[in-house]
Amino acid sequence: MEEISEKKKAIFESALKLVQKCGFHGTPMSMIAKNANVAAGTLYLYFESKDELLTALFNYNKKKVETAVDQYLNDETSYKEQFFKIWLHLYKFYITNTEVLKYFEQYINSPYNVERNPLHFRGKLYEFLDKGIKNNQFFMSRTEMLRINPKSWGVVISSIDS
Amino acid sequence: MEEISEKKKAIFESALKLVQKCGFHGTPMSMIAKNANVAAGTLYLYFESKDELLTALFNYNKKKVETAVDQYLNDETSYKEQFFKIWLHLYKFYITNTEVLKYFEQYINSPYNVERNPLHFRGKLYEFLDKGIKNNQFFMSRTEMLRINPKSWGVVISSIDS
DNA sequence: GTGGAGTGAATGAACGTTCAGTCATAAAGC
DNA sequence: GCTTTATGACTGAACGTTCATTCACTCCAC
Repeated sequence: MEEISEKKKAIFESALKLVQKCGFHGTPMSMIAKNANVAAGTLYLYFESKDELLTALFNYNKKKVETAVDQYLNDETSYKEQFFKIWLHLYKFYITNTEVLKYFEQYINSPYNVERNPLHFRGKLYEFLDKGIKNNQFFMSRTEMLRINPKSWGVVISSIDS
Repeated sequence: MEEISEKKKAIFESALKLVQKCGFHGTPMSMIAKNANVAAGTLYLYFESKDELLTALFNYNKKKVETAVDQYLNDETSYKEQFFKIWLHLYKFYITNTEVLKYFEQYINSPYNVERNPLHFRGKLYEFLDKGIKNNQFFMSRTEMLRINPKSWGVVISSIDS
């Protein structure tokens, strides 16, 4: 995780809290600024535009999640064990950072999300799931469902276990 | 399903298509009007405000889904059989009406959604799932996951089957 | 001719963005 | 050490645009 200035962090925190509550359209830049104790103009020293701010906030938190999870991806333990560990930590992360998950859901279903991809459609986690699917680790007909929503994983776990 | 005027239907169709593509903020009333071949003012003969239009559109489509599914809820067949049938028809509905599902996802994660409830948290379908949970029809630890997303149901089905 | 449906230009508020100006601190000159 | 000059982060009022909403008007069925 690259280090970011305190001010930028304050802006991120302010935006996360507000957008999660009021939505993208419902949170003017002036409000983000006020809540972060900076002037409106300051936002534009750190970000090119509102769009860029909101996209940066998404990527910032996405990276946070990824680093919280990627450490459990290794070939030293069984696939099943890795799967459980990752799910557990993803679950924990989202439970303790509900505002992050809420922001993700807002962002993903908004026009800001240009890629139009679900949350974990890139990176190591994606590769891990993909490998599992190819190696028949999952017993289900429509494996693409795995990548829909971390919340669904609980169901998958029962499936694997039975 | 109560009958609605052709004009209202045209407005709904226009809004559905545009919002799904451009998002709530990205679709001005003027655009909805133009796309429906009516004047901007006409929208206000049928709806009180933009908010009301978008909420009405949500409820309109929700009712559509519900009537498409509720007919399969009856006590004449086994729980399992009902579950399969409902899932199949929900799935079919969303596959043939992708823009409806996309609109739902946008709406549910927007500040317009005052109830802050997932999609099928009310009505007969909810009661059906609730009954199944209480009667131990599902073998999983976190049954509330059932109500998250119709797409996840495929996973649940494998779970029931195994 | 009256009533009601429909129109679309006009209105005004909200908001993203800009930029001239402030101020604290650092560097340079004496 | 003290004064002057330069720097650039930061500010917030002002600007221009975008849009939801309105309303004076037209059109048409009866």
